[in-house]
Amino acid sequence: MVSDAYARIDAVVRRIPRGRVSSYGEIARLAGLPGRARQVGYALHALPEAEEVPWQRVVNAQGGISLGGDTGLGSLQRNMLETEGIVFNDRGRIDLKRFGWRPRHGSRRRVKPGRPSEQGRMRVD
DNA sequence: GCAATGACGCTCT
DNA sequence: CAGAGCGCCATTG
Repeated sequence: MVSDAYARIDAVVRRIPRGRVSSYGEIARLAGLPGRARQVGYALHALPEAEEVPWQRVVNAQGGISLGGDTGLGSLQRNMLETEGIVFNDRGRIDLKRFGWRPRHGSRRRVKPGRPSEQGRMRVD
């Protein structure tokens, strides 16, 4: 692997069960890279074809496919998702309320106690 | 090393 | 609900 971030992204994407989808931002967060959704896209783009990573289950936060049409990957992704049972709207978007993968609530967290960087951060609603 | 790019996300209009 | 604008930051030329 070229970088550790790719490995984490790869690991998270592999967790997505069949028939479910997740978003880049979600993947980034689960991978320990909050706010780096674009890097998730880059990572998947750089994935070798031989890898058995279900990259097709990763869509944007709106439940739509972001790929361009050049390589036809968009059509391929949609096709594969439909094969898995995913249903697209009339606008070509997935209802994340139904197919969005949500990790377990009590899932283990990657928060490390030795790093106060994330600690002093609170919302001031 | 700087500038442009991009499989994104959130907010405002 | 949809489109436009801005922020984000690793990768690439």
